[in-house]
This record gives sequence, structure tokens and C-alpha cells, in this order.
Amino acid sequence: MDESQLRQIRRFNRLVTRRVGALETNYLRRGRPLAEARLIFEIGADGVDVRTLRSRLGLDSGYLSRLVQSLKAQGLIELAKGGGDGRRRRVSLTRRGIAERAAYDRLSDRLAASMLEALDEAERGRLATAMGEVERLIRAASVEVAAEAPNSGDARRCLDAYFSELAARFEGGFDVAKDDSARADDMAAPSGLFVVARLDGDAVGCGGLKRTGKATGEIKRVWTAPSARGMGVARRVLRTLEAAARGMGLRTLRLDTNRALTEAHALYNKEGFRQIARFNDNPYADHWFEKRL
Amino acid sequence: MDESQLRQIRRFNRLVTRRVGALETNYLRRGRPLAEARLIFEIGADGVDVRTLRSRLGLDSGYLSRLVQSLKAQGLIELAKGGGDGRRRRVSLTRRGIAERAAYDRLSDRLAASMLEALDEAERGRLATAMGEVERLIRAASVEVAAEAPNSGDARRCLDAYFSELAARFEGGFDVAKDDSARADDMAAPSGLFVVARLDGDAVGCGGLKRTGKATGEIKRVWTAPSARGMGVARRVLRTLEAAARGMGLRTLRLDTNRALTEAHALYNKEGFRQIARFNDNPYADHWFEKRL
DNA sequence: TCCATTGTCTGACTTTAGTCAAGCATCGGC
DNA sequence: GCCGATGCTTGACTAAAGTCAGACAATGGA
Repeated sequence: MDESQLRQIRRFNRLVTRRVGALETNYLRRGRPLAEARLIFEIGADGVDVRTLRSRLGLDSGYLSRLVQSLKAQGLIELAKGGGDGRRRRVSLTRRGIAERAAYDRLSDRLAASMLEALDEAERGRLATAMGEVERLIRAASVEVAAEAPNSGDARRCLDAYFSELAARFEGGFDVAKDDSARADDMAAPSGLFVVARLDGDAVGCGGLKRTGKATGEIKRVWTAPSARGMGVARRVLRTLEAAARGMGLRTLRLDTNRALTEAHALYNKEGFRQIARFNDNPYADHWFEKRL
Repeated sequence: MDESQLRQIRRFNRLVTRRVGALETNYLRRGRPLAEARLIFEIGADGVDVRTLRSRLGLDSGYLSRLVQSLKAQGLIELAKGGGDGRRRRVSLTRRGIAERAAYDRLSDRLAASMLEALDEAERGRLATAMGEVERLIRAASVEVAAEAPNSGDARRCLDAYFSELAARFEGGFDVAKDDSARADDMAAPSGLFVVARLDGDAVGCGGLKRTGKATGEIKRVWTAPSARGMGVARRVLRTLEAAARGMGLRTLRLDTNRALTEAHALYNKEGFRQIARFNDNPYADHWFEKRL
């Protein structure tokens, strides 16, 4: 790892925790412990399961429970039974909670404005651009790709989202029933693999590997959630599957894709896949790729 | 102020305090309260006055005193009477303190590496570049330019540094005695102005304005500390002086510069100064500029 | 020389943040 | 319908962070 990059990051971390961090703690207090203020932000417009809050903020369940009770006592949030599972609690902001959140937003704006006011227009633009880049890359770096059963809840949700996206984008629509090239158990260990990409606990992408011969495999169902595009999720999924394929002793990887999926096309080229002749009868495929491992 | 820029900064602040901030608190603990760890960083190689620590970290004096005592009890720092003023205390790291600091540095490196490891080489480069840009601009934004007596301690130090830099850079050296174009009282209110730029309390630049006629003035002694170059300090000094000149009812601003100072040349052009004929007999001047306000 | 100010230290607090274990209801699979 | 796992709550703690007021010595200007 490049020494000068490490140094840059260290300097950045220190500056940012001291300057931005310290400012945020002051701006976001409003006579309330910081942990509570952060909770108000994390709840957002639609409400969240307590369980999600816990994993996102990395808090102890007891501690979080108390924080939630305290906000409830202040009349800022409501607690309700969460959807299907009777054990879960769902929190949402009350009218007063929403107003409180707006007050924090105004403070945040003031903080942001105070960071900008000494800069001229050109510098402001450069700052915003650079911050956007840092943000995108830090998020990208915290995406975790891990194997998961292809019929787990999140895996199913990813696949469903993928299929409905295909239905919307393909000229003639898409019907899973007509594409039996990769059923769940094709992509389950040990003959296959399914991976899910997660960002802050939320599933934001997936991909599968299916063994098709002694030394050949096929990549299937590579998908990225719209909210996570441009962060290299698909690339990481692909590389993870490729590494697994090597580990399984495969020598050749293949895949097919539809002409509507231009980003996928570009990704496969960039990752060393070369276009080959049709190797299957998938009715939705227009292009076929191969990579020798 | 551009709404989308504010939004970007807000998003950035939130991400960074949550992600980087949270990571730092874990990495930098080493079985010691965070406040103590931060103190070790802030003390640095040469030692600092307790008073400076207090203003830099914004801590209560009682609290800080205790933190210092605790680090002293651990054998990491030494306390000495500070220079001239018998009330001040100066802290510096002991040998053990320096070793401890190095250990923290290694942890910081590990943290930085953990942020990089999921990225590929191209992304790492982009992240480091963008972080450098953000860092530079945030620092630039926290520079404060304010009027100060031209014979104050910091003003003198700036001017001395400026003169010795001129001596090093001019072909034939530089001798202040031969340049009586701007003595301290020429740049003192109300007929003139002297400003000092500060970053975290340290003086990092200066500049003076001297009235030379009913509606004309001259810009003098614009200097930026080497540690603060590329942050737009000189530009802000210049603009501050220009605004003051307008406030004093001046219609024309002039200045001269030496051919060795190429950056200055570029700055004056960019800020709307136009080259004119020689208007004084300064032996060190090669170019003369003017701007109508 | 006096006196208000400044820099540091000490004692006596409070609040925030966080941990750990036990308890209770609900769920999913058998 | 039983049982281990899961989601949340409660009680009982601890450590860290921070506040406030008072004490004391050194300073600097009247």
C-alpha cells in the first residue's frame, strides 16, 4: 500500500475528526445528548425497525432501548409493533419529532455555510466536488461482499429487484419462468456460490456463480441497487465470484447479457471478459462472454 | 450560497463523523481515555504551552489540568515553567511519550489501510487526491484575516520572515534599511492598515495598506508562511486590504514587486491589477501595478 | 505598591456513554 | 405444542467527559 496515500488519509482523518467532528458535536447538541440527536437523524421520514437502528449505529441493545424510551418520553417518536414479526418494534417521528429534526437540519446548514463562507465561488465548487468524491469512495470502501444462501431473505429481495428491473428494461419484458438457467440451488455451495453486497447492513447488490462443467462455471444475476450505483459494487461482486471460481478449480468463466444492459457490458470488458459466440439458448441473451482464469 | 453545495457538505459531514470519527475513537483508544490520546497528538515534537492546548482543543482549564497530570503520572510528558511568563506551564513528551505517540501513529496507519483495502489502485489514488483537496480547502476556509497593530509580536515575526525570504530570493539580497517605503506606523490605523492571517491561532500571513494620497493607497508586505501556501492566504489578505481601502475612500491601489516573486505576479494579475509604469524609486521593484477600485 | 487580571490547580460535583446479565414475549422449525 | 433462538426491555453497574467555583501565584499597568 502506497505510503503517501496512507499519510494523506491519516492527515485527513485527523483534520476531519478535529474540525468537522468537533463542530458537529457542538452544532448538533441542542441541549440533548448527542446519541439522541443522532438517533433522530437515523430514524428518517418513514420510520425504522429498532433492530435496524441497532445495527446501523452499532449500539448495545439495552442502551438503544433506553435512548428510544427517552425520545418517546419527550414526545418526539412513536413506537409501534413492526410489520410481520411481533417481536420487532418500529419507531417513527411524531409531528414534534419532525419539527425537531428540521431544527437540526437548519443547524447543519449553518455549520456547512460557515465552512463555505471564507471561500470564493471556485473554491466552493471544488470543495463540494472533492467531498462528493471522498464520500462516494468511503462508502464504496465500506461495502462488504459475503457469501449467503441464495434463498435467504435479503438474497430473495435482491433477486426480485433484479428481475423486476430486467422486466422494465428489456424490450420484450422479462419472465423468470422462461429463464431457468440459474435456480437458487444451482448457486448454492458447494457446486456454486451466491454473494450479497452490504452497505451499513443493507443489501445493495448480489451475484451468483454456477458450475456448468468440470472446469467451467457461469456468472449469473449480478445486480446493484440503484442507491449504490457508481460505487463499484458490481465489480467487487464479480471479483469475489471469480476468486471463488479459482478456488473451486475452474479454468473458464462464462456469462451472457442482454443488449439493454450497457453498463454490464462495459464492466465485463473491463474485467477481462471477451465476447464469444452464443453458448446457450437463453432467450434473453444477446451477448456472450468468456474469461480464462 | 448554492443549495446543492450545502447539501453535499451536510452529507459529507454526517458520513465522516459517523464513519471516520467512530473508527478513530476505536483505534485511538489503547486502553486510555480518548481525551488523553488526543492530547498526546496535540503536544507534538517540540512541546506546547498548556494555554495553547486549552485554546486549540477548547477544553475547560480544570479538565485539561487533570488530563495533563494524568499523562505526567504515566511518565509520558514533562511539565516545565514556560519561557518568560512564570504562570505558564510548558508540556513536552518524554522519551516514553514519544514511543507512545509512535504506537498511535501505527494504529492510525492501520486504520487508514483498512479504509483502503477494499479499493483498487485507481480508486485509492482518487481517494487520496480528493482527501488532499478537501483538507486543503477546509484549512483554507478556517484561515482568519484580521487587523492587527503592525508592531505586535506576531506582526513582527511575519515581517521578519518576509524580509529574510526576500533576502534569500532576490538576486542581490535584501536589506530592510534600504526599503523605507513602509515603516510600521505607515501601516497603522487610521491612515493605513495591517492585517495578519491566522490558522488555528498561528500567524501564517500578513499584508499592509499605506495611504499615499487623498484617494490612492499602496499595498505592501503581502506574505504567506511556507506552511500555508496554496491555500489562498495571500488572496484573502489582498481582498481584505482592498475592502479596507474602499472603506477609507481610496479610488486607486498600487503596488510594486520584484521579478523573483513570480507567484505574487500571477496573483496580482488575477485580482485585477494591471501593470503600469514605474511610480516610485524602490530599488527592489521591477514591476509596478495599479487597480482602480 | 497596590490591584485587577491571567494561568494553573484542586475539590466536588453532574451528565453522557456504554456494558453486562437477567427476564419476558414471540418466532420458526420440528 | 415444545424448544432454542431472536428482539426488546429492565436493573445495576462503571468509566469517561465535562462543569463550576474557589484558591493561589505571577503579571502588568496604574
